[in-house]
Amino acid sequence: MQYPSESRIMLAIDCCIFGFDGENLKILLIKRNFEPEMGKWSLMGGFLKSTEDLEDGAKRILKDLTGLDNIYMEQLNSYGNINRDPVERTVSICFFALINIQEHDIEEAKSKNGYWFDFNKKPELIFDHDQMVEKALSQIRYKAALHPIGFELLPEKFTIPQLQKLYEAIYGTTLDRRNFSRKILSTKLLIDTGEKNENSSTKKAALFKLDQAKYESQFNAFHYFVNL
Amino acid sequence: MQYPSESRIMLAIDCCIFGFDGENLKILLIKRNFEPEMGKWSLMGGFLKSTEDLEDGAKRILKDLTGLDNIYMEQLNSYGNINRDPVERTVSICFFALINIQEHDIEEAKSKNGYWFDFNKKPELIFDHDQMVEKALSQIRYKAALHPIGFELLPEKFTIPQLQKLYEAIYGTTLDRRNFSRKILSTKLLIDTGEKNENSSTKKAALFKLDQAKYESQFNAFHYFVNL
DNA sequence: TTATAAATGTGTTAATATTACACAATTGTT
DNA sequence: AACAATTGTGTAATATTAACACATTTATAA
Repeated sequence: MQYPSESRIMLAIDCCIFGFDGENLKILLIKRNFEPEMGKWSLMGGFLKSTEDLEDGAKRILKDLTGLDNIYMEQLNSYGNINRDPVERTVSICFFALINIQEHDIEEAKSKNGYWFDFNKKPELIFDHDQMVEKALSQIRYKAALHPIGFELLPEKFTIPQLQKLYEAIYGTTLDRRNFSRKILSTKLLIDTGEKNENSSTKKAALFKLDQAKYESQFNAFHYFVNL
Repeated sequence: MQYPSESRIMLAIDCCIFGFDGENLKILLIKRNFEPEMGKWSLMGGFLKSTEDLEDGAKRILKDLTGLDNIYMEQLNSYGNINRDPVERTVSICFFALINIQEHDIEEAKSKNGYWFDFNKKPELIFDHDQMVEKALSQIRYKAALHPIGFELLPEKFTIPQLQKLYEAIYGTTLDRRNFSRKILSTKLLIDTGEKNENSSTKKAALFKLDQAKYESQFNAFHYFVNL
């Protein structure tokens, strides 16, 4: 038994991949070496296979294009305007992913014309990918204000000033150092490793790591890291 | 030109439709009169046509099944587990809609076996529709705490106690009358119509309406109607 | 070796928001 | 006219946020 064939449609998966280099929010883009829109920049993407679940498809595409797995990933939204893809009617399900640049090489992505852009200096993208990126940023802003997703963008051990710079990059603003520190520590999600950040030419900041158990059990609690 | 045909897939649209009867949160379900799963309850749904955008498809399906248009509607999430539909691999894009029960008849839906259930007394649904409903409720809770979407479930003119009952139904909790009133009024989103709610056997509450202009301009601002 | 600049860590106070509660007013019913 | 139910508004205690100051650490330059 099958449904009437009125509506079988190409299903794409696109993925907004974010990183953080310590100063700026970064986004991983790929220069297309195939038609249509060859030579232009786009998000990482591919087609969903008929044998895989959505999340598996998204993971496969991320793995194929960047070599990475075990990455924070979340479904964002679907895009299906009739003419969004000039080749053929295609609906795209967009995901966003957060990766820790310092500890993950993306050789694989680079070999495929992948490149990290400063978020604020990214080129214009194909199709409706700019719309996807805008939505992804707004979702990250929304979520990072209330839930501890920011840590996904940092190395395993990080300092509070590094965390603050990340939040400042996400929200394009500056935060008060003292109030930020107090707020973050009050969540009790951080464990002081006792180590210091040696890459500093002034006072070396304390290195913290996530309390993994608390992180997982409280992920859906509300922390108000930043007031919206 | 076309893409290789590896992945053309049936695309369904399902819609969680919420209402409020003054006491309980309601959800509109439909008893299937076709296979598969004939006789069981499901969300309102249909297949996306190749000639329509996603949002247009969702609106069309809502209109076809309930006779309603101009309804608050938002894309929720997509579901694509391989075996979610026993007939054939189908990906469903789920929307949720909020409708004002008192002022909108759903004759059309009733004629198609549609029925309003108390949210807390709904039957088990087909496929992964229970998962969709759970996600929809959590999205409504999330959003209604921060943005003025609750008003979509109320008649044009409503009292503050009515609004409070709605919030209490959404969150399954009770709120302090005095604090709630103060918080709502502090948003300046409500205009006192000068009229009173005549359907009351005690003190008649003041009827308010939304300040439409402020509502639209501040929709994406944060109001913290309820603390999460 | 000492002074300096840059960055980190912590404390304090004022302003604001939230919570918890009490009393007066309205209206149909007894 | 008394009563019960519900609405409208005020106020004090508590908690949170925002604004700001000073002491400490460390590489570098004097």
